[in-house]
Amino acid sequence: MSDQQSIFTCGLHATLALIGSKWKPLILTFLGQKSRRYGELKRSVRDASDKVLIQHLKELEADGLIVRTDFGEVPPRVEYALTPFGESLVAALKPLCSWGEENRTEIEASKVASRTRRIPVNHPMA
Amino acid sequence: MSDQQSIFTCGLHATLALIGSKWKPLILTFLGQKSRRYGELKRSVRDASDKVLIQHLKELEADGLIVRTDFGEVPPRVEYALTPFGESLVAALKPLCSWGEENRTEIEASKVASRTRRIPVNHPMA
DNA sequence: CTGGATCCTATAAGATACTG
DNA sequence: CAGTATCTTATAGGATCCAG
Repeated sequence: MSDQQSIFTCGLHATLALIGSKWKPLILTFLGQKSRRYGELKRSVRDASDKVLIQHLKELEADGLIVRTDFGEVPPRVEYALTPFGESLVAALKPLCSWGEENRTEIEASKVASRTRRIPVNHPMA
Repeated sequence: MSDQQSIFTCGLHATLALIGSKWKPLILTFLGQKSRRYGELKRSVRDASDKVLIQHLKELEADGLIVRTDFGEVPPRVEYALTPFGESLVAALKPLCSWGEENRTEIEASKVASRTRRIPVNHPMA
């Protein structure tokens, strides 16, 4: 009667603590295709500022989902890649990617229709 | 050469447009277990204020993921349930729930360790 | 090229009080 | 019970400028 109570209400809740930031799911998915340099990531995730992108990358690294490799070259060259842990998460993310692909048209229609509102996306804990 | 460009960079991006709000994934998952009345939902999602909870419920309904049934009784009785569309999304959400369950301990440890920071979770578009 | 440091604000979300 | 209406605030995220 001790470890039964978690700070999370369920597994999903826990997962959201790791990927519940605006660009994290996208970053992870992109890295799932292949390791990428900072610049590539920036172009892929487009719309994320340097500050936010780096901030997310650091958190992902701190959470053991990705690894940063600094080649110590000049000019600078850094590469980000998934850890096995991160890969397992990306695998779990796949269904959502597929679901989105399959229903993209529908989703897009309703979202565009309803006056292109921004999008929030906050989440529990972290 | 026209419908090839979407407002979304990928399927995941589109999905996030629907569930990228703090409590939506949780709400959907709870409804995936069974239809629930407002009060039940409120207790399940705990920590979400009435305002936010209702707001999210309305958006989910507008997006065709859930349906609201008002029994027109006194005292009021309203029930929320998943639509088939919503069910398909919940199914795609399952892997993330499982992943979170499996790694809950790890996640919790790192999250608690790093000074229990809040959690953001915004996301692209909507 | 890869970031660090600041400044700024939009807005999601929380708190409270109230109503049919 | 199931919301609505306000008010307020936290903070995630964006923009810019700078630096090794």
